[in-house]
Amino acid sequence: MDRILSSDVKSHVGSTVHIEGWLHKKRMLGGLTFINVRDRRGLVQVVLQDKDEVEKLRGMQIGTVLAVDGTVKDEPRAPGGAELHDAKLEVLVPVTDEPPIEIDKPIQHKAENLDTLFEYRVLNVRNLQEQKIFKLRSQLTRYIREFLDQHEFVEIDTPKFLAGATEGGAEVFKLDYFGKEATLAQSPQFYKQIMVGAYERVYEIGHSYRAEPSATTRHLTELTMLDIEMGFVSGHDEVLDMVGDMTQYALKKVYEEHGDTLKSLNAPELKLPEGGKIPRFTIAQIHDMYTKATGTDTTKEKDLTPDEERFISEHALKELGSDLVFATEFPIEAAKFYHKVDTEKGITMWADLLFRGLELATCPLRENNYQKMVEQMTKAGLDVNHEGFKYYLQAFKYGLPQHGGCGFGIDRLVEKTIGLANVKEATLFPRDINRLTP
RNA sequence: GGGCUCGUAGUGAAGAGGCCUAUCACGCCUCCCUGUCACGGAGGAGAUCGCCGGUUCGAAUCCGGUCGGGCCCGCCA
Repeated sequence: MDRILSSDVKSHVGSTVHIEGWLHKKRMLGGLTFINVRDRRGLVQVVLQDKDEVEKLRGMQIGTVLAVDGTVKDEPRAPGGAELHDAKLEVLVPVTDEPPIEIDKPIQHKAENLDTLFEYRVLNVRNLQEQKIFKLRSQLTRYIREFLDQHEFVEIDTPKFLAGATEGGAEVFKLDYFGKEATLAQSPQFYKQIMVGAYERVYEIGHSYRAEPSATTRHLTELTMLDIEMGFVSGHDEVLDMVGDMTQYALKKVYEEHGDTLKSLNAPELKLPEGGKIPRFTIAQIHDMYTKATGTDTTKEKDLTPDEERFISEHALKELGSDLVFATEFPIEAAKFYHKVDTEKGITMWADLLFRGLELATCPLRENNYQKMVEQMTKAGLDVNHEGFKYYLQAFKYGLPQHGGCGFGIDRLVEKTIGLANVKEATLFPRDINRLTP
């Protein structure tokens, strides 16, 4: 008999069906035993009355892989409105070791117990609540791809092994590459800019590696970044509008299509700005507002403090009804060599997109003039002939239009969409400063 | 890298000098139970209180060290 899935049981009332899955829960009431069998669609309740069938489950722990043949009966008292009767069990893979954690109840996500969460990740991904997180993650990235495809972006894949240090900023992992020193990419930035020279619009969803010794709720050493780059932009606004539209598209869609799931995970209600225009504040404005509101002077800072990120997000939500807000016009001192700067205004054409209090994306406009790039790199003390730079610079030498894009944290997007407290909770197998397993 | 915190059965928690021969809940084992869905009931097993040293008549509890977590800051997605 062919296997049917849990969600199809209801439509087979009266007939005998064959299901396969994991033993998820047993409830033994003496002459009557209920078991739940889990498959990729969910759970099926099976009722056992035959003592010999119940006896097959003796010593079988949660996780035992079962095949069940039974007659589907309409039953309003059963979850899903139907259940299997007169069941014949076959143990396909017996499990006799008691699992170290319980997987049929919501898994605790308290900060002090996150270590246990990840230590038993292999098992807790079988928990239905836990599974919702990573399904939502898959759906969010699908909607992002959908939007980008609609806007003629080409998905690319770029190498993660690099020759030597490149962008500067975050610390890089160094490793031995057949006797040469290599680094792990901290972002695909150079490659996506190079690819603007081919397709104008490109994106990549891939891993980036940061050797920052950061032990916070928002850092991973291996993170999933969405990197976007688009050429022939009229200016910084066009980049911000595109990133803003994409983010809103993905969020709106996930709330529309999976609102129930989000609700069951206690996700916050989604608040997007009327008319779709994400509010913008300059860094100077935010420093000013924060200093006035709190009495802590941040006006000398070149970046926002984490508390300022929370502050301006709260302001945008309360006053402007938006979960999203752009922090724009970073001071010129914060500029990196590849940023486009406005020397007259003394600003960098760089904005951060904040979502529910957290930096979600960095969205700069790039310097695209070859001579200026060489000047800015030299000024930054970089060797333009280094093999980590020379191929990158070829793209500029042979013509790149004005372009910009973003580096966008997928892990953080999932975290904040669901309302989790730590980016690691949104990551299946997180890598941080003290965790390299599972 | 700096600061602050926390380590007690498999899991989550209580105990804060003697009441501890360490308590509770879930899970596990045995038995009872025909509509459970956090099933219920009776009984049982399971912990050198992270580790090392010290103070004390007496340490899970106080002190020092050490190892392992967590949170915040810096930095960043």
